[in-house]
Amino acid sequence: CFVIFTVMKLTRKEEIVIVAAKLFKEKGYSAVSMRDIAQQMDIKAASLYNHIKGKQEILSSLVLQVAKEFTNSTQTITSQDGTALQRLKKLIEVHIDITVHHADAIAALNNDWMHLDGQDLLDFIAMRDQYEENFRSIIKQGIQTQQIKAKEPEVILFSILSTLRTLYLWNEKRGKLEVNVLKKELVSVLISGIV
Amino acid sequence: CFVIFTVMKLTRKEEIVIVAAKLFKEKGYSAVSMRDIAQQMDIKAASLYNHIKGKQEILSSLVLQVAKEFTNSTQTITSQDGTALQRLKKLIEVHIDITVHHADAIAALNNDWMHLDGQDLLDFIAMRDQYEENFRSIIKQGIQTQQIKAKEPEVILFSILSTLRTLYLWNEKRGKLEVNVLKKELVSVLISGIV
DNA sequence: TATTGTAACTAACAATCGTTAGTTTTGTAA
DNA sequence: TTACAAAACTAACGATTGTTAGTTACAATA
Repeated sequence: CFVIFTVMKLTRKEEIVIVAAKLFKEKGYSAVSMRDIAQQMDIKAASLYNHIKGKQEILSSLVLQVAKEFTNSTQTITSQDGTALQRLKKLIEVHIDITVHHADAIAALNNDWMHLDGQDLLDFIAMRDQYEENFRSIIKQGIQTQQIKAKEPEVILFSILSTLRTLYLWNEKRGKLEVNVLKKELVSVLISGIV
Repeated sequence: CFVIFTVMKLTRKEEIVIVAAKLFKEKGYSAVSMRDIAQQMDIKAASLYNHIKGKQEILSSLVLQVAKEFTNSTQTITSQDGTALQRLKKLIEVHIDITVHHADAIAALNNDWMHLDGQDLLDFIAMRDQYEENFRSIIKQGIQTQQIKAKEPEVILFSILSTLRTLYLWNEKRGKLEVNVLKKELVSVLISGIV
């Protein structure tokens, strides 16, 4: 697996979105003002509007982009071959990958999606529902083939999803724990339990 | 175990805090105005100040009360006898109990604690750290006595805590799943895994 | 009936919010 | 050097924010 490091020239808009994401993560969308974002970029608030339409556009760029990434990944995995357990493992690993690379955006996705408006909100909810449904179908398949203990599927779904969704918070404290170790450990804990 | 139902006359302040909690859960502390809270109570915003000092007091009442409950519970369990697994089970069950009874307040505790200020913020962080430390010590004990697989303790801690902390969100959808069934299932999933 | 405490009200305050208009600076290409 | 576009600026807008001051309505008590 090769990783190619390219020094991408970010557009000014992309810079704004990145800076805003970090602030949103700390205090939430509503508590961050355009002047806060501007100050963090060493410009005045009005200057932001040369690059973006408004505060809402920052949020929707942030949230919808990573939401698409999640939905696409699960969609791919769901449509691929493999046992339920293999796919569940893959699902967890992909989730960790995305989280590690977009920790700040995921904070907004988790906590500030309700401040989206109009079509953006509808799109987000549709993607979130589809994501969950894909997850659910894999678990149900696992129960049917008896790879997974016949527990309440909703409890299993909730338990795994909660852990994955909160991973962004914990990722900072991850510290020296390498990504591949994290994957292995988390897959083990979530699937095999701790006893 | 007897439960005595008493019809408590709520003070006006308590009513305000309850109403506010519900709104905070929907949109977050910063996005809810005093006028929003007042409207939900069919009074004017200024009238709220006959009963509370300010918006901050609503938040700190809400958060600190339930934070104390959590910290006290874990403190009690930690200081009691029992194997690590027995105590871990108890910990999960207590967490579910508190969540079911204070779902709205827990939303604020999870998402809006950073908007506390001054001593309230320091108190909260101290309680949260102590809570986590109690949890951690039980897991470490379990690993030492080999009741728990010798995985990264932080991964185990994170996984269980994430699930419990997000339970408030999922509790609504719990629907017909009775509390005792939920406890049993969740203890099983978190401890024994799903395979 | 007079008094008192509770809890509502109206009106307004200064501060901050997201945003717009119009202007100036800056860097690049002709 | 001139021309142009990108990106910054100043100044201000109306709306909303949390909050305060002063007043009124009402119920229970003395």
